Amino acid sequence: MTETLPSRTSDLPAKWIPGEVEAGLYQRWVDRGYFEADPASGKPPFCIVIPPPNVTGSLHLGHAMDHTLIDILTRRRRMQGYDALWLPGMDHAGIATQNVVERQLAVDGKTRHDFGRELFVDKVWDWKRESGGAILGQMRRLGDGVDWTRERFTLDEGLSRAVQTIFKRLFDDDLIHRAERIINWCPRCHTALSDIEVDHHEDEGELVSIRYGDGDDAVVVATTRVETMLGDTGVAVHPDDERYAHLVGREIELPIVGRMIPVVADEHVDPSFGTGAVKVTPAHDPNDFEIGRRHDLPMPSIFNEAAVVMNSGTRFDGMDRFVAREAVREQLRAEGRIVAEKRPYLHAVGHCSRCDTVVEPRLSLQWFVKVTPLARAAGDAVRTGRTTIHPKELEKRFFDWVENMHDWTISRQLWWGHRIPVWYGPDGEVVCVGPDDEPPTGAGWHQDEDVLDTWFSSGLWPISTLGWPEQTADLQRYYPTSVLVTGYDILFFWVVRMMMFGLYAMDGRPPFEHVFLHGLIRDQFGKKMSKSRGNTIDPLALIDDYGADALRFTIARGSNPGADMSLSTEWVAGSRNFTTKLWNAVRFALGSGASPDLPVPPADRLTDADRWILGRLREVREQTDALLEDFQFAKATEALYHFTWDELCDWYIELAKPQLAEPELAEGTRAVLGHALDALLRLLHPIIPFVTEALWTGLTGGESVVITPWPVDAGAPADAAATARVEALQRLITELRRFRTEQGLPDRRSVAGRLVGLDDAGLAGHEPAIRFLTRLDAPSDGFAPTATVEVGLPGNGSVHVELDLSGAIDVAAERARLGRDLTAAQKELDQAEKKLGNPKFTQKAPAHVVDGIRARREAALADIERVTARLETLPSS
RNA sequence: GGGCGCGUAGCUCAGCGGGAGAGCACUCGGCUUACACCCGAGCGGUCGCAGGUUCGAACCCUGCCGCGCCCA
Repeated sequence: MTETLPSRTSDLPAKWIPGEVEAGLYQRWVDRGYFEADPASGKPPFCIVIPPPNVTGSLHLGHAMDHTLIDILTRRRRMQGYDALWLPGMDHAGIATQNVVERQLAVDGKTRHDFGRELFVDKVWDWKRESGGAILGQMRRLGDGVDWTRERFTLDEGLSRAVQTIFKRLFDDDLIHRAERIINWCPRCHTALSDIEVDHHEDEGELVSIRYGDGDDAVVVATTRVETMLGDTGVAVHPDDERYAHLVGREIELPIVGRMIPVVADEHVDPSFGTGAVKVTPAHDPNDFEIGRRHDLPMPSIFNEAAVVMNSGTRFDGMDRFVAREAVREQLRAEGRIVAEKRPYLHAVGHCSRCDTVVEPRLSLQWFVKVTPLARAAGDAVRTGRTTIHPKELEKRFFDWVENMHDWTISRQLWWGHRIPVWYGPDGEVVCVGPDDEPPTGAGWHQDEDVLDTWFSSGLWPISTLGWPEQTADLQRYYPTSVLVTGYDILFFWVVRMMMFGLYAMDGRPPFEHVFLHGLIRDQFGKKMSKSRGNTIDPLALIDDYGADALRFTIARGSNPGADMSLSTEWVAGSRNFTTKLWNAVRFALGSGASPDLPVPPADRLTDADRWILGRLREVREQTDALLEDFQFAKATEALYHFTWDELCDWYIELAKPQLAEPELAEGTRAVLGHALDALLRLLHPIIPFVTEALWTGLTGGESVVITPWPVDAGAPADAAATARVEALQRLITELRRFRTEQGLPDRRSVAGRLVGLDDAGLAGHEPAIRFLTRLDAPSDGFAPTATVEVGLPGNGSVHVELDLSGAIDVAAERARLGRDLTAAQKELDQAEKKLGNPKFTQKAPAHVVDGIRARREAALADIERVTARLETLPSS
């Protein structure tokens, strides 16, 4: 190594310590504006909007997965010459954020009502400024290539204007209306919730069977919510149920309350379930509400907003629902009304997704979006292929969902959020006010007190962040966005709403061309991560310990379409090892004088190893392109991993070492190595941006790999002959190493040997490489071989190697080794002969398959012959 | 109850009609001037079970068992 190294190599430290470098690299990217989109650029646009994280949230592995995959897509498109925009931001998370601030107030024994609406909202903004949005800083740590100049927040002025605009339009189109219905109510948050904000899980409760009425009029009903009987206004049976035919139309007495309630016949009662009779509490159960409507039953509410019994006209008024449940049950028992009881009784119960309180169905006046026509349009967009869902298997779930979607409850009894733009007049007027309208003034006019569901604004995200309702340059250029990336568990939260609103607001143009749904991250045993299980992993801790690249690489490598992935610190450590491997490979290349600036010589002046690695590089590049276009992150990452470690490092670099020592080969080797690493670093950059940036700038002296073109013609067409010779070479070297290992030869001990038959095997020029990689010295004057190894090569050739081990070989070990080879060859032969002996196989199977089996038989026969002969020459032990 | 998906090496997962694979773990040998976050070699599987289709099944079909998710 007499050449002067290029000066730029001096910038490459001996070791890659991500924690010391990543933040600086990221800041440099941002400072230079690499991530800023430019609508005037003349390049084709590519746009992804972030599924907006919650302003109260911090980065968890689910985000890390979203962001890694999005960043891979965007960075690659940017390198491919697109005007790539990844637009960041957050949503205001109505309930969650209000909860955070209310908890702070509660420390001083205060509630939001002590401050009043305006002051309280100011306090929330204060909190947002001081503590909100931690996730934005964490995104920088991950390396997210987002355009910070376009960052948005759902409560920004522009986005709020979008909310008001669409509300007004939907209102005018009769797609938003106000109605008294049963909704999901959180008695702790004191607000309505939509269906998707309710999580159902199994709870221990009780199932109590109660006898209503007496004598011939007696009916037994069962319930898990005994206390609701205080609000019963009927009993329902199926019209065809003869057991109760005599009762229909009559009234029976409701225990405790003493009210007479009718028995009604309703088709929706399942006569085979329980006793076939159900109690009807129209104000506190969605099914009962429907029955009540059909039969015109009274609908008294017996709970206040905290789910405390009220207005029941009984002594239970003032009791919490769970206290009342037991108290009512005990009184029923005392009155001899309880027929049966199951306790504990496991059943699914709805919980508030924000605070886990048991949700109470509640009859109340709320605003709803009539989703049927909007959801149908969303379904059509996918059906007609204007939006493609990946993986395709999830389409069915999407269709099922949009076809069965219930009206969406959008009013929330909160203060933090977009206030509903509806004013009520003194004479019952209802006026919806658009963003440019003046709200009505005067005595008796007041605005609706409620705010909108956060997802009402998140649903507008793909259009509002681009400037809608204004026809901005960004909107015209980047809408529809290219891809939406999110977890399949979130499909219904954002994707459906974004689809509905985008189609509605943008004249039937859906908000994204592709929806890519990835799986969930689980722990190393495939278990879902959860705080209660204690198996969560903080992505920031992983970044601290192993670097952002290692986390990203792990995620990319595990992301198979439609499947969840497992992750543990060991997996991430493995990825860190990969970045280190890459680092060292480039260090070796630089130390050898490799450079992409050196011209790669024409094929006829390249070695087999050169041609082989250039062919493999082209194949891997093509593979990577095809896989990434198809969102197959795991396979693309795996292909690059395998190429880097198992081919480039384990073989090409090793073969390059003897080449570099040959003056006539050295320059070409430096060129090939420089060329291959340059391309490889670019291919890897979207996945592991930090280490590739450091290495690529070190290798090439270029400004930044971020803005460097994607390698489109790196490598060379595969050279089958060169590849075959390299594979034979690998086989020969591996077999010789195996012999050495099994003979117990220490790695560092050189052995003299003679290679016989290299010419016939086409490996004549490879003797230096073989000797270098197997520590085989040239035979000297006193060469006296004591052992022979014969290596069968692909293509049925073989090479003899005579070795001077300076002593007797370990015959037992050699017999064992050959015995294993013989067994394997015999098995191979048996399989092949069995097939070939079957006339149906030779007649029906395609010719190339039959030929393949014949070739395998020949190879096995040759192996057996060779190994047997060798075994016979061994002294008996 | 309805729908979807999964059961392949100790663990996590690829493979989805013609030679059972990877990473990690494990065993043995090595601090060989790119790398011990490494190198070399190796061990490890009636591909959940039972039928069927086929010349041929981990792969296609049917049933069963076990697990997970979504919706009621």
